[in-house]
Formats: sequence, C-alpha cells, structure tokens
Amino acid sequence: MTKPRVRATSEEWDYLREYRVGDYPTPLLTVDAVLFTFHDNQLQVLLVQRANHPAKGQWGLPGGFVALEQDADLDATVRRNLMAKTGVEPPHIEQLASYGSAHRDPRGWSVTVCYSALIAHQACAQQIDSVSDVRWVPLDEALVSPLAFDHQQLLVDARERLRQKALYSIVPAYALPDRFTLPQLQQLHEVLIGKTLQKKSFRRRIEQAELLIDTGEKRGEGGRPASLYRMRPNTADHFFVRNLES
Amino acid sequence: MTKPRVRATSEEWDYLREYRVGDYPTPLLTVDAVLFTFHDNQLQVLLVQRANHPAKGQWGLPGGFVALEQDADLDATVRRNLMAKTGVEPPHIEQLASYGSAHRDPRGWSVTVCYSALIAHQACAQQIDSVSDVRWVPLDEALVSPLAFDHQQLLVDARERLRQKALYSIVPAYALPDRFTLPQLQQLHEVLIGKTLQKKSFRRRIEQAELLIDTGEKRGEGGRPASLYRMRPNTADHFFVRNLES
DNA sequence: TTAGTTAAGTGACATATAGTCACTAATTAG
DNA sequence: CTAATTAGTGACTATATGTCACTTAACTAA
Repeated sequence: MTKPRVRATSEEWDYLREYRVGDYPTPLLTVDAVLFTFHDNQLQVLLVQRANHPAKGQWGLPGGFVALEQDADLDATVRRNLMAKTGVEPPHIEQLASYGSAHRDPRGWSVTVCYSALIAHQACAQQIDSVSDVRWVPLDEALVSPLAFDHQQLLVDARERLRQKALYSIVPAYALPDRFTLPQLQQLHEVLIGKTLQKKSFRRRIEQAELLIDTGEKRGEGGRPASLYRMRPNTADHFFVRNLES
Repeated sequence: MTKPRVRATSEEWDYLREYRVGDYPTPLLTVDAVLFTFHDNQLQVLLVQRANHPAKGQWGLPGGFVALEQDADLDATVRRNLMAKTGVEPPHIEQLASYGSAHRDPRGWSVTVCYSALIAHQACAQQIDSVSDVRWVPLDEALVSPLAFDHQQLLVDARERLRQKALYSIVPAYALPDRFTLPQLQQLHEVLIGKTLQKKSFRRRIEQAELLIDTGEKRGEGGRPASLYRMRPNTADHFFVRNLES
C-alpha cells in the first residue's frame, strides 16, 4: 500500500530499510472538520460526543486519525470521517488550516488539519437524528459551549472564513438544498455577514456571474413564488464579485 | 515541557499513563516554507540542498521536523527552520496549506504543513551567499527544476496564493526592503499578476487604503526621484480593495 | 369577484470605484 | 539650456454597486 512515489536509489533503499514512519519522533496527527448547514434560518454545525479518552464524553468536531493502510491522502481521511458520522459525502469540502502545539492535546505535541465542509440539512437529517452522539448545534450556541481540545478556536476560524466567502462567492450555497431560491441564499449570506443586504445588488451580482441555473421551477410560501436555482456544475471558482483580472 | 493545557481527570491520567505521543501509528510530519523575495525584477524563492536521505543532494524547500522539546507550536517550527537558513526572521509568514498522502515521501505516509513567507533580498543576502547549500532561485527557474518530494506542487500553490494577494492587498510589499517606492511595488505586482497595471489606478487604491506611510525621503535613478514609503505598523489586514462590508 | 396582504423581482437614477491617457514635475546627461 | 527619463496628477469615461419606489404573482378572506 505504501508505494514510494519517486523511485529510490539503492543507497536510499539501504536508508529506508532502517528508517520508516514510526521511527521518527513526530507529533500526533488528527484531521477534524467543521461541517456547516443552514436550517431554521440558523447556521448550524455538526458536533460529536467523544467516545474515548482524552476528553471522553465531551462534545467536539467530527474527525480522527489517518488510517495509514486505507486513506490515500488527507482529503480521503476527512471524507471517511464525515461519511462515518453523516452517511453521505458533503458536496463541498476545503482545507482550512492546521493547528499544532505542544499543549493542545494532553497526550503531547499534536497537530490537527482542519477542514471546512458544507451540506444541506436534509441530506443527512435522518441518519443524524437516529443516533445520540452526533447532532446539529446552532453555531452561536456551539461557540459558547465547552468543546474538546481547541475545537472552539477551529469553529471561530471556520466561521470567519465562511463569512469572508459570503462577501464575494456563492460557496455558502452548498449549505442549502440542491435547489434553492435567491431569497434563501440571500438570507444565508445575511446571517453570515451579520447585516442585511440590498436585494437588487445581491441578485445582480449573482446573475452577472452566471454561477446559477434557473431550473424554471417555482416555490412560494405566502407571496409571489420564487424561482428555484441550482449550482452550475463544473464551476471551479464561485466568485461573484469582479476581481481585478477581468 | 509538555504540559497539558486542560487539567486531566484521574481517569484520564490512567489513560495517559498508557497512551502517549509515539504510541499511535501517525504519519511523519514536517513543516516546509516557500520564502519569496523580489530582486533584479524577478520573484525568487529560497531553495536548500538536502544533506540527508531521502532525496539527498536534491534541492528543495527549507523545512524540517518539529522539535518536540523546543517548539511551542507550528509557527515556532517554521520560524526556527527559516532562521537556521537565513539568520533572520522574515517580516511576514502565513500558513498556506497542508499536504498529506501515503506516497509523497518514500518513508511512508507523511504530511507537510506548508508556509509562505516574504523577506527583503538584502536582509539575508550575505548569510546566504556565504554557504553553498542555500540559494535564491528565480521562481520561473525553480518551477521547472526537479525538486525533492512534492515541493514543486507547493511552489505552484504558494505562487498562486501570492498572485491572488497581489490582486487585493499589499502583502507582497514584504518581499521588498523596509522602504520602497510605489513604482517598485507596482513592478512586483505586475510580475505577480502577469500583466501591466495602470499607474493611476494602482496608486489611487493604495493611497485610499492608507496602508503606507510616506517617509518624505526620495530615491531616483535616472528620472524624477520617487517617494519612499514604508508599511504602516499594526495593520491587521493589508487589503487595498474595497470589500462589500464597508 | 374583488380587495387586501405578502413576498419576489425590476426600473431607473445616484454614488463610488476603476480605466485611460495626456499632461506636468523633478531629476540626470551632455 | 535642452533632451531624455521616470514620477506623479487632472480630468474625463466606463463600469459596478447602493437605493428605493414600483410592478408582478401568488394567497386569503369577505
């Protein structure tokens, strides 16, 4: 399974026979994820109750160790861990940052590679409601709860990153169902940014960026029904504000 | 040195007596840095010739293992490694991303936390000229050289991130001397972005953002002398384009 | 059927930012 | 003193965003 990417010289093989992973004094490495969703007009995050020491019984972010024999890379590790808790793969995962210090874990020097992910609430609601050690928590509530390790800090940083994205991209849309309305998306952005936005400006920017496809369907609750949109597939970047290149 | 941040329960101590860092099968962890500078109208990066296996003799990025007994956190690790090669601390360091897979290092599953840093060429020119295993290499040249491990990929990603920053911030200015002229900064941004910029637009944006201080000094070579500026201290963000918050 | 309510979506003008380029300013070389 | 060179500005144009009243399309209750 562990195949060297670069062909080793014979001198290198002599070296490798002696030194392998596990022989080096290296920090403990974990991968964690902040999985966001938007539900009941609130930003929510997935929390998991720890089954093992340290911090047994406390709530924290979903994550875990790299499965050395199974995971091809870090992305695979985070996808496997999220799949284990939600039963599905989130449509958007991106690496946030790594946190490492001598004191963040009582076992000693440790590093976590933290990811940020987004998913529709309904996509995994049943799976999550059926177990007691995994649940959606409103972000504002999670931010003031005592969490395992430095997971509070990871939440703060993930939230700030997502807030930044709301200023110039439609990435937050992955926290909504496949088909969603522009007023829905605007509400999400307003919650993230923390202030109301101009309907006209918001729509104009998104329409001009051509990142969404109008499905033709409508959905209404009370007043005029809104058009349902979906993300345009194969879109590398999700920017809706002009940058200085164009 | 390794003091738990959170006070452990007695049950936890029983656990910790048994399990410590080193007992877990965990990937090899290293920290690498892409140190940029701007010199001779070129973007350059610091490369180091590897003294040990694997990839002994090949050129790669400065970096190394976490010193478990010495480094308080990952930032300390990267600063120590850069200090060892340049003799000084770069004025700007930020984390870029982490790269981990089963195959990027012949020793097995490994992860590197990659940083991006900027420094003035003159700040460490003597130190670097005095040794043969460390040198500045023009980025375009480094990008087509065979480098150790996946360091080529790290270079590509670091360059792209710095290019993005050039579009909306003056962070690249840390690759210049303490005092620099606006035409100098503009040239750097033009090299990064890959196209010429409008002098007036560039100046206007930077002046309006009030991120630079005019030192009153002048420097000229041929024509009218240009004003020398320095970075305004205590500036958290270095954005010079309006964002949608303001 | 119709008037009132609600929420979606648009028209049109005001304001702010960026692009363009000719012009002025300050220095050196000869 | 004049030409060459590079720094820096004035003033207009083009484009993007802010604002808000207005129209549209649904529902509900007389």
